Amino acid sequence: MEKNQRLLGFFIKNKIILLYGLSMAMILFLLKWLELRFVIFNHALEIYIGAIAVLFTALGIWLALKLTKPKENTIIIEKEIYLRNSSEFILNEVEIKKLNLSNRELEVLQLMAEGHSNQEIASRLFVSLNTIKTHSSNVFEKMDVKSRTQAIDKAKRLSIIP
Amino acid sequence: MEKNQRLLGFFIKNKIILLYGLSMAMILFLLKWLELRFVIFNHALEIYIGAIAVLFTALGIWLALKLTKPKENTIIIEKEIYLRNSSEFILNEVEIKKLNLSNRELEVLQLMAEGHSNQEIASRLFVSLNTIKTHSSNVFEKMDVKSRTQAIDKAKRLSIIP
DNA sequence: CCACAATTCACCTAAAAGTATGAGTCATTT
DNA sequence: AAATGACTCATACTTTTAGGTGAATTGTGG
Repeated sequence: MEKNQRLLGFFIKNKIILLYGLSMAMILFLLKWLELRFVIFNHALEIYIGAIAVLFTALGIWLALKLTKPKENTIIIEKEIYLRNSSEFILNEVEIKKLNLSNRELEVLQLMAEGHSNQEIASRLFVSLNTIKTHSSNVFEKMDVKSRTQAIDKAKRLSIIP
Repeated sequence: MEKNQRLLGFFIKNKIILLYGLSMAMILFLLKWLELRFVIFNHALEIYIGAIAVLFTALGIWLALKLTKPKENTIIIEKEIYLRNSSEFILNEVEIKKLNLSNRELEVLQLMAEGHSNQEIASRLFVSLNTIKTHSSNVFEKMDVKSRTQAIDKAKRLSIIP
């Protein structure tokens, strides 16, 4: 059982070599037969030789292509991706809860911190200027500050904004 | 002159084919000679055929190896590079020169970009509020903008400020 | 249903920003 | 010595923004 398997493995592994030997033997046999059959045409030997040459050249090419591992020229291109260092900031949700800031108020606070005016914030959020003023006022009250600059300062210290 | 060059080019281009033909002719000649020389040893024909086979197989292998192009595998590795905020800004001095901003004006612009009011800037630079107003007006004129927010926006886009 | 929070907006005042003009000082260049 | 540019400050005025107050609307949970 084990011996058979090993034999089978040998056949599979050396398939090409066996095929090669087999074809060689066959061609020699064919030649011999031709030689015996057409013994009269002695001058035809060159043709046989030529045929042999062509055949075995083809075989050689086929062998080479089969056996040679394709050369792999591996070109490694390192593509650099530059990323903003966003991993540095962790939003302090505890402080936000403490301050009891609503989503909208937080949003306004963030945009304020980015240096936008109330008018710009209003435009960006598609609401009126007055709405933003109300929100900012509420933010100031909840944060216990008196101006946007103080609010931004405090928010940064509390890690509410980057 | 031109003809010679063309002929030379032909030889170079078909070098392999010519070599192949030449070696084939040589081997046939060798075989013929051997046939005539050792005409007695008729049974030696198989050996010649074998030699031919081996030779042309080798030739085929050589040909195949010469002719096949090596496969190229291109592997693109995306390398992520995290940048610290401090190292990612390069001051665009060319643009500053273009805008013809003075040192003081640039200083005011930078403080404006940090979200400071004119009064704050004045206090920080130990000058009067009016001076800052003059500077900022000059900045706006030189930058061809109408407000501090536009100036900050433009300055950031031009890499004058981080 | 009512209370409550969230969101929205208007009106008003005060503060800040921005414009225009003129002018003084100082250092550098011509 | 004169011209120039950078920096400073002042006055007067207009525009914009910020901030406070009151109120309407909507959705959610007790």
